Amino acid sequence: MSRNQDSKENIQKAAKRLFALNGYNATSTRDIVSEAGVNISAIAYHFGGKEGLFLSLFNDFVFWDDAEADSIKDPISALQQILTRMIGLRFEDPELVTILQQEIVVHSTRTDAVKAILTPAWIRIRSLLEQGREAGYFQFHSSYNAMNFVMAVAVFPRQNPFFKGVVERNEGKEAVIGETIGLIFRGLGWSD
Amino acid sequence: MSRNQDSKENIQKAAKRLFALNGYNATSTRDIVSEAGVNISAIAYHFGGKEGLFLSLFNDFVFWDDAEADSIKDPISALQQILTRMIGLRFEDPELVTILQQEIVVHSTRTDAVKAILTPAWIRIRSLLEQGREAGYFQFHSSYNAMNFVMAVAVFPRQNPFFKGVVERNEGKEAVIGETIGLIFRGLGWSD
Amino acid sequence: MSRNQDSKENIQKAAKRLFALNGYNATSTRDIVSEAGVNISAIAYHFGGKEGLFLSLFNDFVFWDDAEADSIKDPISALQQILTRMIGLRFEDPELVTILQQEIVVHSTRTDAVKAILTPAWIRIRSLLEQGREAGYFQFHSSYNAMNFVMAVAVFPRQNPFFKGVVERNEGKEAVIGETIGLIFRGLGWSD
Amino acid sequence: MSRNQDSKENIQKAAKRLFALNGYNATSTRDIVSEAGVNISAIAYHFGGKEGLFLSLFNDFVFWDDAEADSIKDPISALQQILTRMIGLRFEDPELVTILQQEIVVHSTRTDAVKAILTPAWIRIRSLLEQGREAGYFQFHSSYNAMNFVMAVAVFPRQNPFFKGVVERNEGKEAVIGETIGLIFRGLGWSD
DNA sequence: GATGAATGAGGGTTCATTCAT
DNA sequence: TATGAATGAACCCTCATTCAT
Repeated sequence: MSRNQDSKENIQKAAKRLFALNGYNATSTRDIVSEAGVNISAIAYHFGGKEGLFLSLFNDFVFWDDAEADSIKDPISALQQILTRMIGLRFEDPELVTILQQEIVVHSTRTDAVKAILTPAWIRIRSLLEQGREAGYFQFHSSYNAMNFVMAVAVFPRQNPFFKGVVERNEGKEAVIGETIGLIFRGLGWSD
Repeated sequence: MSRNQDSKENIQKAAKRLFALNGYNATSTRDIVSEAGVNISAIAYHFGGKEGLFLSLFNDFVFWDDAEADSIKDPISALQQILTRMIGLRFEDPELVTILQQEIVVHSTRTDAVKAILTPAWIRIRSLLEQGREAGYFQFHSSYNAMNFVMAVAVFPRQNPFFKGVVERNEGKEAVIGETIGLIFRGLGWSD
Repeated sequence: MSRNQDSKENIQKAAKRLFALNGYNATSTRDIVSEAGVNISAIAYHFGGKEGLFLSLFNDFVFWDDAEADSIKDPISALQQILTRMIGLRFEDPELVTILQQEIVVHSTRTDAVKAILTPAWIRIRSLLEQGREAGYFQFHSSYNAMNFVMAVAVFPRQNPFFKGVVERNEGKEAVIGETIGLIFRGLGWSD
Repeated sequence: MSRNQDSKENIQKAAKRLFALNGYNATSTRDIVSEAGVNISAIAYHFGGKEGLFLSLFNDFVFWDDAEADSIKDPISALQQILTRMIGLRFEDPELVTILQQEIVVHSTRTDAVKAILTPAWIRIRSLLEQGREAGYFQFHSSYNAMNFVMAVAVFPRQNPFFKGVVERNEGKEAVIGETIGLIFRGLGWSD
């Protein structure tokens, strides 16, 4: 039992790292099992196949849970909360965020599954933005623009090796989240 | 007008569309030539291979030209100009922007070539941000955060089919550029 | 006896036959697997690729082992022994000898590997020739000529279909070896 | 006209060099035209194709002409003459000899053409050997062995880069021919 | 006569997956 | 449960050749 669990988790760990680094298509199942130190058939055995392994990475992952968050009625606090969660996620699970990024930017058979995970949070943000505008907290003309603006900042891949030499991170999680949310809120016209 | 020109351009057109839609790896050379209506060997003949074809898409593409832009001394105007160019590009050549996005988010053998195209603009933006802060126009603590903030908004893929049902575009190019730059500048603390 | 052993050996057997008959380049991997009755991927699986398969044909092949032969101190007997081995090889493994022939006559990426197999025996022969001359057994002026003479006779492809109609074999192994060594030794001036 | 002749000859020169070095199959028509400095279509134009180019290398080449040689009645002198021609050829046209070697050692669609060139000389040698034996000049049991012996020495590729480090040539053409024919004749039991 | 763009067959290899053990 | 040999489709690329210019 325990070795079995180890196998599964090792595979997922290797897959997450390699998918994030090289993308789904450029990562072969052999790369994964080689890094995980397990047999080639283990992927089929545990996950049914490569795509099943991919989807399993999101199994116990909840990007946003409306139910537990709906209690907060103030749109400013609610938006603050959801953005804290989204931006914070890149510090807690950066590889998973990178993988989500990849699926957003290319169309694939996995797109719908990823979309189902992300959409509730986005619907919620859009709703909060409009509530905030109606309540006079935010000023923007097009909610399309505002929505893109917020998502862009929230979703942007920070620790991407691509940016080596242009921007390097030198701050802690709380500081980054705090200032980033500040940039967004100021952009939206909110002032405390 | 030789047959050659048609072939080459048809291949590039098909490649650009398919790379943007499905990604580099998920697009086979056979998909491309099938859509372009040419023979499979034409890719090797005209571009040396699949990667050569990819790189050729950027051959006469200048993302940012420092030389012609350095004349503007005011950091606010200069930043406005470069952001206008970057955001406008998604309206003029959305597929190319999507392809750039993909290369940012996954590491590949093509990464360096793409990086060489994008980096000058980013260096320029970082410089302008710091000039703007020193001149008292912008307020931000960490230039790492500010840089990420600006790049995120400037680079975010808007017309992505992924967002169907969440945000739909309903505005013209000028309006989007105008308001987006407004959101960024307000976020940075600038007020006119 | 696993299926694997059969597959691997069938592939090697087919490869040896076809390489000897048509040459390395004119033999496609598909020809080989078709004759071996296995799947095209089996070559990559077992040998890493076509070249790996080629090299595997020499894996447990020792053309000449100095260590076990050095005991013989008499140059005449030693040369007799090594020539017996070399000429006899064409009766025991004629296809392999033909393949070696091919690699000698054309330069390729496999040349070095083949050279490493053959060179020790040649070095040994050269040394024995010179010992024999110093001891007064052999008469020749140029050791370059003598060396070529011996190698030519020892290495010449006998059962080559090319010679059908010119020379046909009608003798047993021992008779051929005996008379051929006799021709060489007489040529070198040795008389018993 | 003259440029045309140059083209043809340049192609043949390049083809001869590359065929001898890398073999027929490993030499692409593009390699040849690139080295010859002519257009890719020139091969089809002048020779009909790659194989036609190959065969053209032997067009004005006579390996052995029975007619002009039959005048010599003494089998010893006649054999001496034909061997002188054969061994001498490697000094006069070593690349062509290497190409012949290659075609002997592998079976191909060009085999028959090459065979037709070489066979007359071999038939002649076999006949001379038997005449020599009947006249009591030569001693050998099997004419198969004797034939192989002579051909091996006559045909063996000397200036082959494969042998670098084992045997290096340091003698002139006449000396090599003289001693090699001596080795052969002594081997056959002849003494002057 | 000479060019080079275009062709299509076939090359070796990689891939995720299957299945007997 | 776990293994790894075996599969066949698909990959990109190279080839000699053809043909309009």
